[in-house]
Amino acid sequence: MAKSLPTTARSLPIALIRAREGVMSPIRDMLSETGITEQQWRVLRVLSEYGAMDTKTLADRSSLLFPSLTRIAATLREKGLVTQTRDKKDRRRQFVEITQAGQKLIDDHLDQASQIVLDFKATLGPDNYETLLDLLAMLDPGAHD
Amino acid sequence: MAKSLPTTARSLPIALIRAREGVMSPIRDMLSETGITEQQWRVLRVLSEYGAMDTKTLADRSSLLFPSLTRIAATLREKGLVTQTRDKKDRRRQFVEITQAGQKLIDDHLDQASQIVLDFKATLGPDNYETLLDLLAMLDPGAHD
DNA sequence: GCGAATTCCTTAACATGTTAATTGTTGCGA
DNA sequence: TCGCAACAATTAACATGTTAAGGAATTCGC
Repeated sequence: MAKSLPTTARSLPIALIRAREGVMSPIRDMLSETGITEQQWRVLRVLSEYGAMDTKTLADRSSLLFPSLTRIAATLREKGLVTQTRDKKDRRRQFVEITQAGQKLIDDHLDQASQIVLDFKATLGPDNYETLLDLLAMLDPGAHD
Repeated sequence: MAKSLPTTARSLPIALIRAREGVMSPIRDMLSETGITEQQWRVLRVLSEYGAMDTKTLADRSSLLFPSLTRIAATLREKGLVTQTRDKKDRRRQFVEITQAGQKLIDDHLDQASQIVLDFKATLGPDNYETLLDLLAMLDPGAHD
């Protein structure tokens, strides 16, 4: 029988929000000079890692909902960081690809981003870091494989 | 020397987003029938737990930025779930208090919300659950005390 | 093949996140 | 007390999150 909620100070959703805020803060600082947002950075990272892909796959790998991705892709296209092309076999589909300018933006900030990640790993300790990722994955409904 | 970013599949920010999505999904389902959002629920929860407080403290405990809280408080006031009063000593400040209707909304869904939390605790196991909260707290810059 | 489901993507509408500028109030020092 | 720094809260502007509805293209059953 459920009796009471945990105090908000020990609430899992709130803890996730605050942890995310703590992690994203230095990353946002880094991105502020690039003129792109955290989500736009994430999309470019996925495209850089996997290469061109259709929008559905991109949305899934970027953890973005379709309506958000539609807007983000349009913004990135206007900035000249990605290109969009229709699939000729199935004209419903669209492929997104990172441009040279987009790849350069990633390359120019790779070291800085890596260092931020390393700092967090050092803060937690390597073992704790891996443990955290494993536990977070257990909460992810899309991590069945 | 930083060499490369982790793959996006093993990225801490993305893992945090996905975990949050997994946790919030059933909570949003529960809230959909109440007509209030996740953030509005969080504000009511804090007010229910601590009682009336000034906006600054409320924003801090709810993990919301001021501009968001301004809008959310206005919405909750229109719904009759909170009241706002000016501090007579310092008229810059404002106090927010939950109403009977707001408290009833919390009470009516307390069991359901508790069960959702218990389910996640069961999924992870009690020890892992506590470990996760501890690790997340280490990433929270505001958790120095 | 024809039309109803399905799929991929976009648009719309509203709430929130984020940063910066603005307003109203208080306190303080020349 | 005057002017200014500091503070609390709001507003503005833009990007994203979320849900629902819409449009275009494809697939499948009959």
